[in-house]
Amino acid sequence: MNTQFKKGVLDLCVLNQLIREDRYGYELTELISRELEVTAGTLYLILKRIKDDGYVTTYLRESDSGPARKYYHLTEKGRDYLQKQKAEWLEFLEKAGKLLA
Amino acid sequence: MNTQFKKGVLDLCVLNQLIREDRYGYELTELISRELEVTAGTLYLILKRIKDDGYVTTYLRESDSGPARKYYHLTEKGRDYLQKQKAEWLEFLEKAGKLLA
DNA sequence: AATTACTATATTGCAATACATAATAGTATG
DNA sequence: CATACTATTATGTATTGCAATATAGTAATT
Repeated sequence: MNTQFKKGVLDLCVLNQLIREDRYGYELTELISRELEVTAGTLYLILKRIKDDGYVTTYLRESDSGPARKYYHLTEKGRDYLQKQKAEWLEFLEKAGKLLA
Repeated sequence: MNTQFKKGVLDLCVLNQLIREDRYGYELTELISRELEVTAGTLYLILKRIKDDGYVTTYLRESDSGPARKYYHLTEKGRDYLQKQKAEWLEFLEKAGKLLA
C-alpha cells in the first residue's frame, strides 16, 4: 500500500475510533490495521502527537492479560479538531477527484 | 489546506493531466492550483521525480510569449503506473472511509 | 518447581519520502 | 525598466516505516 496516502489521514482514523468510547493503544493498533497496514510504532507516535496537541487525555488501567493499558480519551478540543479535519478531508477529496477524473 | 493530505496524490493529479495531451510545467502549475493549493517549486519537484522514474519524457518548444516551454509526455510506463496507483488510491479511500464513518 | 517461550502492551531512534517556502534566473513585451 | 511567463534549486518540516527494546502475565516444557 502506498505509504504516502496515509499521511494526515491516519490520525483522523485514530481519533474517530475514540468518539464513542475510550480505547487503549494496542487495541487501536489492531482496529486500524484491520483496514490499513500500520505498524505499532507509527500508531504510538500518532498517539503521542494527539496527546501533545491536547486532542486526547490518557489514563492507565490494569489488564488481566498483560501490562497495564493506557487508555485514550477524546477531549472537546479533539472532537472539534476531528470534525473540522474530516470536513477538510472531504473537501480535499472532492477537489482531487476533479483532477483525477 | 492540510499539507499532508496531498502526499502521494499530487503526482497522480499531475500524471492524470497528461493522459490526453502533452503539457508544460507552468501550465500544469496553473491547472493543478485551480483546485489544490500548490506552489511551483513543489510541482517542478514532482515533474523531476516522474521524469527520473520514467513516467514521462520531456522536450522543449519555443513559446511566443516568453521562454521556451518544457513539455511533458506520458510514457507507456507512466500510463501503467497511473492506472495502478489510481486503483490503489480508490481502494485506500474505501478502507479509510470505513475508519472515518 | 524452574526455565522457556509466547502474547499483550508500550516506547523510542533512525531512515526515507514528499510537500512548503523562498530564492534565483532567463526571455519576451509593454 | 517593470512585469508576466517559464524553469530550477536549496533548505526546512512533517509523517510514516522499520527495527529494536522493555515489561508483565500465561502457557508449555523440562
